Amino acid sequence: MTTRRVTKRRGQTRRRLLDAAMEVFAESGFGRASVEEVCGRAGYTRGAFYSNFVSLDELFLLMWQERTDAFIEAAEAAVDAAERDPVGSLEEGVERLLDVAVVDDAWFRVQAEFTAHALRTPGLRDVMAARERRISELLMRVLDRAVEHVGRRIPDREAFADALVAVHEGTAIQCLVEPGSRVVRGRRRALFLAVVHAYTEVHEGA
Amino acid sequence: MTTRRVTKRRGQTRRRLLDAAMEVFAESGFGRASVEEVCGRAGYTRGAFYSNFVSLDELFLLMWQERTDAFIEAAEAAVDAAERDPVGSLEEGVERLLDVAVVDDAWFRVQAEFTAHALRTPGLRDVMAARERRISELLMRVLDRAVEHVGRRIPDREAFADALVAVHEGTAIQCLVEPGSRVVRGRRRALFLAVVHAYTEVHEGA
DNA sequence: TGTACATCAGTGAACGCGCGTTCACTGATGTAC
DNA sequence: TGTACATCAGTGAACGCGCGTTCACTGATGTAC
Repeated sequence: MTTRRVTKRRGQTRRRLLDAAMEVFAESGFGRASVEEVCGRAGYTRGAFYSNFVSLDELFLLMWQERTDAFIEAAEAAVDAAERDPVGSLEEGVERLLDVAVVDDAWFRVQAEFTAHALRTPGLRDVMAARERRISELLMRVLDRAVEHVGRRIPDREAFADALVAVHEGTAIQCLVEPGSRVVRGRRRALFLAVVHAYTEVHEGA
Repeated sequence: MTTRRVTKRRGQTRRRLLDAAMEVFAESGFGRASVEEVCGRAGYTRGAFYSNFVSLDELFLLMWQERTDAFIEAAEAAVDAAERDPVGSLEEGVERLLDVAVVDDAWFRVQAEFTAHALRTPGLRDVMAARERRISELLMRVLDRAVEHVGRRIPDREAFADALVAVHEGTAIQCLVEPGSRVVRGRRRALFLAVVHAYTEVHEGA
């Protein structure tokens, strides 16, 4: 077996196609997106696409994976930062959580469609579940220590992590349906805080 | 202006096309659905579609509206039923809420796509916002009375209603990503209960 | 209740476009000397 | 550092299919007498 030579150009092409795809998916939706449009946007002919990917489905999954990985890395960086600078109160902890879990319009739409797509494609459902698990684990790791600093503890870490993810996703929709509404964003914050209170308790002997 | 005659047959045709569309959207996704497939499924030729609707977009919106209305009507019926048979505890109240806000796989997928679609289509965003408001109002109406029976009151009804909607949507995803998981469904219930506790307080002098 | 007529509702063929997919070809890139 | 060669990577034309959209036509439905 001979190993294939791969040029620098190839990496650029893939990069541009992936970025263009993100734009197109966000604007037209995954289902309505065409190979043609993605290539046009990226400045290539359709042949370039088929030289790099086998289908739009594959590209969609790769793009999603990439963005998901980037998000989790950013979150991990935030965790490390928090390590050096512990939170002083639950309120502050929630504030930091909100800074990481930013509600991005375009990405939310793509996510929503990917979720729908994944739920009807057996293999992809597991991919999604794996992502949920990674986020859950990341949260559990950080929450314990963050909460300890303010003299509380978490009886059920997994339940807490799941609850935070659910609250994030549920309130994100509301923020996007009524964009720019301070009230809605304030409620998002309040719900996070309520959940943090509900899933933690005062640490005896701390 | 002469009023157009409308036959009974027409109603049936629209009904079948709308139902078939729901199936097709759930299976293939809105973006991937074609007029051809919807008509085939319903047992008509494509001409029948254009005789009844101007575009798939219009059909999608109509279908969504119809289902949304049906859901709200069912919820209102549940409210009336609760009126005659008040809840005995918060736990029971949550149980009833869960019975109404059932997590339906196919419908969830369609919803997710409609949301994504609506978020990028200015006119539709308002349609969605209006729906959220109707659900919110419905909730506020019932919650007050339900909670009063168990000796509690709601300081901020709107915030409470919004929180419940968010929790419903956020946990629904989790239930679908890990279908059949008792643990996940249990956590959904627990989160609802936690939120009910957090957003209500003991009614002084009740 | 039956019949004749007007209008409605869906049929099915036809047209054409957009686009997915392929592939021989050419210019770009990397390697070896 | 330069050159020759091999292989890679993207081009652009070609093919054909699926399907959106239209429309003349026919059978279904409702109405009036």
